[in-house]
Amino acid sequence: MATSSLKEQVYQELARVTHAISNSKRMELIDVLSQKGFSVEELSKEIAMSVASTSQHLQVLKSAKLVETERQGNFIIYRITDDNVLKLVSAVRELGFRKFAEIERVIHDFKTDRNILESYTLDDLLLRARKEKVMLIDVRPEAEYDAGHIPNAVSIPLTQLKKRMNELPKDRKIIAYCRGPLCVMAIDAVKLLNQKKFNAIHMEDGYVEWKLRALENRN
Amino acid sequence: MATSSLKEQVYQELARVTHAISNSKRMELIDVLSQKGFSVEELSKEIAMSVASTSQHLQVLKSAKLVETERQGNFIIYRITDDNVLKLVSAVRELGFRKFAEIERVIHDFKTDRNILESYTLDDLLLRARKEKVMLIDVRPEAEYDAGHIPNAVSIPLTQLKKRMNELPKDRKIIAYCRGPLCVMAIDAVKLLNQKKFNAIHMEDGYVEWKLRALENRN
DNA sequence: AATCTATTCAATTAATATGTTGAATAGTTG
DNA sequence: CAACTATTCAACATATTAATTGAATAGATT
Repeated sequence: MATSSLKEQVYQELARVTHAISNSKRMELIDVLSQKGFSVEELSKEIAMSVASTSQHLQVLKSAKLVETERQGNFIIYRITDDNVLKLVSAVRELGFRKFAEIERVIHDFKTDRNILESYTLDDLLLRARKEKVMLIDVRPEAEYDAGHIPNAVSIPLTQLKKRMNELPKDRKIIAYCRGPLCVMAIDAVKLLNQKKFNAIHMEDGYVEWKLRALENRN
Repeated sequence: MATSSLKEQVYQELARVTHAISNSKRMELIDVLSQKGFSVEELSKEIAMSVASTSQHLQVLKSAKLVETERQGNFIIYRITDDNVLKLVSAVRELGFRKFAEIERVIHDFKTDRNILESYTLDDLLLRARKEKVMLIDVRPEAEYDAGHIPNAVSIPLTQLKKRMNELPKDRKIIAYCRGPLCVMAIDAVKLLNQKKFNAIHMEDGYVEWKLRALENRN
């Protein structure tokens, strides 16, 4: 049988996909790109790495067809190719979180470090939010909010939070969200707000989780 | 902010999961193990690699907690840890198949090489099979059938097919399935059957796909 | 057409992965 | 408890990967 050759070829192609996300920096790139398209320079800042190295990582992702490019003026904008990439990353995360006590511990340590005692999930938001009359704020950078956000959320980027606290109610619960479970902007926002006696709580799930949920319901 | 350190740690943990399946041989191992538990020696035969190397790959998978072990007499049996691993591999496959013309081409070449013109999917089976009164045969090794199979399927391992052709009807459509889209046993079976003037067709999806479908419906 | 600039390529070094052999180990069986 | 055997470990050679720096390129702007 010449079956082994077929198998080998197919498995090698599949391994190319997983190899592309088998590196922590590339994983981070995919996660950032899950929000919206970015230029190489922006991405290099986001993942704290030189532009040249970032570009190389992006080439790997591109050759695995996980991201694609489009030129916009002087910049080349990288984007996730399609929503199946989000599903893949979500599957990895689910497995990683479930399996690795280390991850939970690391996140837990980070939270207790900031006096974060409880947090919402997307389910909490969808089930309880209407009754309780909460205020939902999106603390990601404005450009990411513009690229897509959870309905009824108000954009208050973390960087502007201190100046814009007067826009927020003291008598209602404030729920802050950001990119997703690995993003700490919402945690930082809640810490800041609670110091000023707001009733704030952060939501673990972010825009990507909401988007995936919406995709599921469409089917 | 000490956020980068959290991110780095978390992404490194997640990358450990994907790194484990970023190698074609390990991908193959996971695929084989999706059927049932196997000993190291059996696996080494299945993926055509030395026992020592196979063991090393299995260590990588184990440290990523994608597989787990259990001793049975003299043998150590490796198993998939849980169904989320199947979901992950399924997500990878979906992405790989959709994105890579190479994979489709390779499989197509293989099929035309064997005069496979059409094939069933799991949906076809579930929708049409009842009306048409087909016979469903499982051509995987008997041990894998015993570990779990699609309801109403009859076990006729590929290796026994020639001898047991008398058990099969000439007046009904015969649908053959095996491990899944990357497995060619069903294709080989259909080729053999059609040479002997049976009305046989192969199903691309296999036991794993059926199992995943069943899991979805349970939720 | 010349300049400017974001991005990519090339060359390098250090680190890590792969697959092979053959020896060591641990657990079972007689 | 001795012998057996499946599995793992250790050591090696080879190959691949990661990150840096500095140069090259390609495309847009003036």
